[in-house]
Parts: sequence; C-alpha cells; structure tokens
Amino acid sequence: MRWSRSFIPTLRDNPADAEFRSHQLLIRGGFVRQLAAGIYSYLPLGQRTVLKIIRIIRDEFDEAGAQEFFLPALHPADLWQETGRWADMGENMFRLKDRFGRDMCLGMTHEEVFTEIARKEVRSYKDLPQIWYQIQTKFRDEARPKSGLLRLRQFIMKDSYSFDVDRAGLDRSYDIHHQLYCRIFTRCGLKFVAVEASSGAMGGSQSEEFMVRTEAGEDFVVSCACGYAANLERAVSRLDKISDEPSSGEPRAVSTPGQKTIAEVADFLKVPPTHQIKSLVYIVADKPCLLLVRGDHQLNEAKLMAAARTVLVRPARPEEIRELFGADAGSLGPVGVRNLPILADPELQGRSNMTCGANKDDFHLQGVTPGVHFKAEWADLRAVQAGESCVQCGKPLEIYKAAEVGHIFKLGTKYSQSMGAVVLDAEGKQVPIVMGSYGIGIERILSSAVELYHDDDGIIWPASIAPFSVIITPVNYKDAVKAAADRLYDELRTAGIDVLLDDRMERPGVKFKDADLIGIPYRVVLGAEKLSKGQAELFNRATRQTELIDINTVPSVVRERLQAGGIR
RNA sequence: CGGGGCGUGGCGCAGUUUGGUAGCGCGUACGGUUCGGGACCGUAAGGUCGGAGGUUCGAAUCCUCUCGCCCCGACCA
Repeated sequence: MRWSRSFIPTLRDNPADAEFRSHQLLIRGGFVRQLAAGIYSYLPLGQRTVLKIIRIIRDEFDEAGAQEFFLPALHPADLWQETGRWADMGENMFRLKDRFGRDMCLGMTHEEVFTEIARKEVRSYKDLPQIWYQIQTKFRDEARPKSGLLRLRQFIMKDSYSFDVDRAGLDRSYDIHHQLYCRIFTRCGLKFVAVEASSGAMGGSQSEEFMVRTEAGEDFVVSCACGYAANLERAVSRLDKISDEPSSGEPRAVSTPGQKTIAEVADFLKVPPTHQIKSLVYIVADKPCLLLVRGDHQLNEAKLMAAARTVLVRPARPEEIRELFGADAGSLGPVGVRNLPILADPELQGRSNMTCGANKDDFHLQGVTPGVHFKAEWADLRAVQAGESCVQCGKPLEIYKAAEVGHIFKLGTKYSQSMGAVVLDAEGKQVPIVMGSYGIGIERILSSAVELYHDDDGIIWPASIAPFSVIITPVNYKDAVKAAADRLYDELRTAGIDVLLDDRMERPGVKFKDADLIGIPYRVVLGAEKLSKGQAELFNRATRQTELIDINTVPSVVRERLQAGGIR
C-alpha cells in the first residue's frame, strides 16, 4: 500500500477516554474507532491485523482437520429455551422480537446452533469424531464494557466444538485443541500461560484458560515458579496448620456491643481473625445458605458456584438476613442454625475454640468447635491469597492480573442430552454425543499483543500479526530517492511481502513518528546521501537498531528476517 | 445496578464558581520559506457549547429532565 492513498488516521494526542496503552495506541495509530460503548469499527490497519490473526487460526485449525462453518448470529429463542440458557443468560443476552412477535436473540456463543446441526445430521459413531469451527461475531450485553478492546459487547470469536462418541474421544479432541491453542498463541507472538479454570455457567468437567499477563486484564492468575497456574476462581494453596487451645464444653456468649467486622471483633475480644469464623449468607438458586470461611479469608463466588452447581448465587439482602437469623450481618454464626444449609470451607475443619457471631445483635460466641457445635457440608470456598504456599512445591504463590485470550471446555453431554443429539455406538446403542467447546477472542489477541509489546513511541507488533511487515520511508520522496523507493516497493511486493510505502510529502520526522506509532516491525529508510553509496538503512522497530545494507539486498535480507521470525 | 468523573470545531483542552452571545494548541485548506525525529510565517474554513424543557431583557454558564462516554464496584458462557 501507498500511504498517500491509504486511510490511516493517526492522532497526535491520546484520546481522552482511553486509559490503557493498548486502547490508546490502537486509536492513535488509526487501527480502530469507537462507535458505542464496547462496540468498535476496525479501520484498514486494524482489519489487516485482525485478518492476520484469523489467518493463523484458520491455518492451524484446517491443518488439524477441523472444518470451518459460518453460522447465523441471529437465533430463534426456542433453541436456547431447549437448553435452559434462554433464562440462564439473563441480561447478558441481546434479545429482540421479529415482526411477528417471535423472540429472537443475538448469539453469545454457538453450542445450541452447532448441536442443532449435529442432532439432525449425525447418526452414527462412524460420523465421529468431528471438529467444527467458525470465526464469527458474537454479542454480549456486558454490564460494563471496558479496557478498550478487552471487554466488548460485539466481538469476533473463533469458536469450535468437538463431537465424540465417548469420553476418551473428548479427551483427544480437547488435547488437540490444547495443542492448537498453544501453537496459535505462539505464532501470534504472545507470552501466555494455560491455567486451570472454572467452567461457570458453561457446565462441563474440565476447562483451561489461556492467559496473557497484563494489568489491563480482568482475571487473576495464581502462579508458582514450579509451573502451577490456575485462575483465582479455581486456585488452591496450602496453609500452615493453626494450633488451637482445646475448647471446653459449650460455646459461651460474650457481649460485643457495636462490634461487627472481623477486625473490630479481633480488636475487642483479642481474638485474631484466623481464630474467627466469617459467616456469610447467600441466596443460592433461590434458597438461602450460610457460608463459612476463616475470619481472614475471602469468599470466592466462582467457587461457591462450582460447589453449588449453579450460577444463580447472590449475597442475601439485609432484610432477608434479619428474617432468617433475627440478627444482622456482623453478628451471625452457624451455632444453632437449623433452617438452612451450611457450607463451610475446609480450612475450618479440625479447628476448635473459635469465635463467631451469636445470631443475636451485639453478641458473639467463643469456644466454638466446627463439627461439634455445628454440622456443615465442606467445600472449597475461599480465595487464595498471594504468598500462600503452592500445593505442588510449597513455594510462595504469586497472583497477577491477566487477560483471557482463549478458553477450552470439556462439556460432556450437557447440550447433547438436553437437545437430543444422539448417535448409535458400535453396539447399536443410542448414546448422547460427548462434546467440547473452545473459544478464542480475536480482539483480545490484538489488544493483549499491544499491551505486551509497545514503548513510549507506539506499538511494536509481533511480525506475524503486524498490518504490514515492512515500511519504506524515503526521507524525501523525490528524484533518485523516489525512484529507489518505488523500485524497492515493487520488489518487496513481488516477493510477496506486506509492504507500506510512505510516499507522503511529509517531513521525515512526521514519517518516523507515524511509523513508530503504527508499529511496523521493519523500516527501510532511504536518504539521498546513503543512497548515493548504494545503501539503505534497515531499522528494527523492536530493538531500535539500525543497520546499513546494500540497497539491492533489501528484499532478501527482509525476507530472511521475517522467515527467522516465523513469517511465511 | 450503586459510587465518581466528563460531554465546548476533526483531536486535546480553557471558559461554567460570579449569566452579556465562544477561545487556545494541534490538525485541515491555500501561499511562501524549509526538509534525517511530529518545522516556521501569513491567510482562511470549520462550533445549534450532547439533547429537551425552564428561569432571564439575555444562558456554554443557573434550574429540571434526558442521552452518551470513561473510571471504581457489582456483574462477566
């Protein structure tokens, strides 16, 4: 492309409402423009980058024998009603009615539609396994779109689905995807880690997320030098045993006027938070439930969802708590509770002589021993905290922010069962298809690459997803320099290299600044003086190193560099 | 949904407290001088001040309502 004829609207100033570097640079560099909250237009430069990413994904999926589909974005409600997700998706689903008043929605994901095809067309185990994928626009009415292109309401997703006759087949399809994802993210130049994840409302047994470490992300990864890595929603750790004074007899009530928080009670009764029981009331699938964690621990709602096998959880409202316990939050405890289930974190198991609320305002109980003074069902509920010991090696755990660029799930038969997608197996028995579901967020690759690779001057694209591989910058686009630039431009294009020729009548400084901003990996600078000696400058955007090379060798050197970086 | 911030030429901002009919920088167009890291001089175009209603002789400015965007939280297959 010739810059003079391209639409690359770069900006000198950062847009006022962009906070993260990726967001600022993608707008300043003329890659994207915002249309509405969480909805962006991809300008030519952005689109080129998106297409590069998509090409890598297609390349890998096709190579692995997966087949590309293109499914509707507009779905009839009844399909989603079959799996119950019409209700489960709640506010996050864009819903509309057609002219006849029929309920429709915009697809957030495509398990239902793909399963619909499978149940109609796939009859026999001989038709399996299948891996079907598509690259398509998804819609989610996020409560709060944010972080530029990291959390969108309309976004492009590669979603794929595996169909197998049994669990072993699913395991294989899942492993194929795991490998594919590693190859794809590596080819996109990302530094990433695969972590254990919680499957949330998707259902299913096992899932892993592919995470890129960045402050712009919204997930937390718990990781250890030994290789252990998990989403905070799923992570576990090892804690030191706490020795308790043996408790004698029944719990005793003590007056704690106005002492509500763990910290206040710790101060007032001289009982450290580790020796207190934190009592929380949640409404789980419309039923109240008492949740217990150690005083210094935090409840993780994703773990609660996993334990309760429902996504329908919320904290109880103050009036609900009052009605259930006859006391307010801050004076609650498990002792004597009969009217609702109690779920307790295992860190309370085996403890004794603890302190908790008395279910009477301004009173607490001391000398409480879990398992003796109350019975509970045990379930991991607490969030791991940085510095706790790794379960694998005992070293301290680190917690950092990350963006989820991909997620793979073993779904099992949740969808095939509810939708009646069955095949005959080798024994002639009807069995539900065993499914997997796998997603990659295209814009998330785009923005996390920028988060990962930029400097004060702009973006530093990994060559594999850069909108152009090379930019030719003639210092002055005239006379011999112009002729040389034009010739080089033709040569590079002929060599099949994506090249941008900055043929604008701009001062050199402007061209350099713009080239830095849009992040083209290699820049060939042509100036009259060097050219008269038959030389060109090859500038590496990432290292900022310039080398003088014979102008005639530019195409071969550039091609060599790109190939060394894994391009083409 | 709760809390906070912001909407003024294409972009970044001032002006709002104390009402008097809109300004700066960048960008854009034209002319000229420049030309290896966002040049300089001159000229010019471009804004119903997010929208509606109200108060007032007069509203970017005060009041009411409303729409939008950003941030924190809630939420997030």
